[in-house]
Amino acid sequence: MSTSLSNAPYHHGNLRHALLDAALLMLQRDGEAGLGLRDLARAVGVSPAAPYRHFDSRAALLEALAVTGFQRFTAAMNAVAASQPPDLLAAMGQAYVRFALDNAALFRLMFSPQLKRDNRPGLRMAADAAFATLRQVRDGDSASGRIAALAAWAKVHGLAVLLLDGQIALQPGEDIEALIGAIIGQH
Amino acid sequence: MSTSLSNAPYHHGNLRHALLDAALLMLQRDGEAGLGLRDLARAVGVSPAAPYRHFDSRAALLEALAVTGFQRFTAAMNAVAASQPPDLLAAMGQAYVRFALDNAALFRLMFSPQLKRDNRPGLRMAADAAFATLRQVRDGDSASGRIAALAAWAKVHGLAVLLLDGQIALQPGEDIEALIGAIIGQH
DNA sequence: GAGGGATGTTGACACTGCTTACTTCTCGAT
DNA sequence: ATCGAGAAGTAAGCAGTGTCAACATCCCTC
Repeated sequence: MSTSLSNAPYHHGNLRHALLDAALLMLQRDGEAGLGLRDLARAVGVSPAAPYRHFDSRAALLEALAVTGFQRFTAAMNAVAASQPPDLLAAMGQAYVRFALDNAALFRLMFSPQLKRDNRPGLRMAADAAFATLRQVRDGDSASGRIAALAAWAKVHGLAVLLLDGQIALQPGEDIEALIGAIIGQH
Repeated sequence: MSTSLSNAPYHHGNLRHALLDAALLMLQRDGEAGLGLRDLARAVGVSPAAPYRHFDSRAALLEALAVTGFQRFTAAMNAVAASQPPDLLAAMGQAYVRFALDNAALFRLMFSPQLKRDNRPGLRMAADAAFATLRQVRDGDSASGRIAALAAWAKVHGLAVLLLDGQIALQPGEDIEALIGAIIGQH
């Protein structure tokens, strides 16, 4: 009966993973500011200091969370590129905005100025990797092409942010997907 | 000699204004997370609880700060509109991005998801007022015109955010003003 | 000049991230 | 099989925070 009396083993098994999962849920519910390590530990069922075995600090945990976000983002973008759609730039734009809307809290965390402040190399690397595909499409051709691609990127990113902030109001009966498509299609 | 021994009077005079000024400085230096009420009170030279006579909470102070930001933003946009430039949309876009770059920390605070979370009516009103001019230019004409204007807004806002985050790297010898102009001019 | 309301102070509470010293468990070398 | 190194988790506590209630002080009006 050494391991029993409570059915939770002494060692959690995969605490790091469990922490990140719970942190994502908590992030979606309460935002970045509401993500406390104590609450997190409580949610997973371990002591307040246990997370420090896996993350040096709260910032490190947030960074790890953002890194997983960038990895998912990279996967989504690569999937689009691999499917070789007729209009690559438009399709990637659609996927870009959709990712932002589907993973609102995570997307905001990925671009959080807080994390950028203490610039952790891991985040920077993940972000660079995520944008590698975009940059490839972007910088491929002439100088005027670079400007056009930068403009397209800015438009897509701005659209995502404004939609996320509820700054763009839908007209009655308007479909958001159609709106996104129309704006991205607009040259 | 009742008020002396320390040359600081009991009443500060205009504490609310002084707090907002100091908060702006602190915001620019340390970011939103580094803006503590205690530090702020210390910087102005009052007790830790004194700010509560003027702001119900830390969030209320941040809101007030963001509101002043929207007011300055409104003034900047109106100034552009009043000058009746040849290409109104392009000129407002330039002013939009320039404001963001000149007031980086404040701009970020204005669009901070933290503040939007507990949606304070004052912020919402200030933001609506700020975008009134934009919406006027935007929604003026036909439906297709609305799409075009939304696309322009998204592009300008995205450009501002990406530049603020250092996501758009300048090529060697490239002038940032020229780049902004080129991207905004791109249709 | 004596209230009275606004303004600022003091002290304390609950909470946070974080650290240190300690216990408990796992696992590979012997 | 055992036993010791080190990983995993615990408990206690530090400094710092936002916030509040009670008290002190000033200014302004009647």
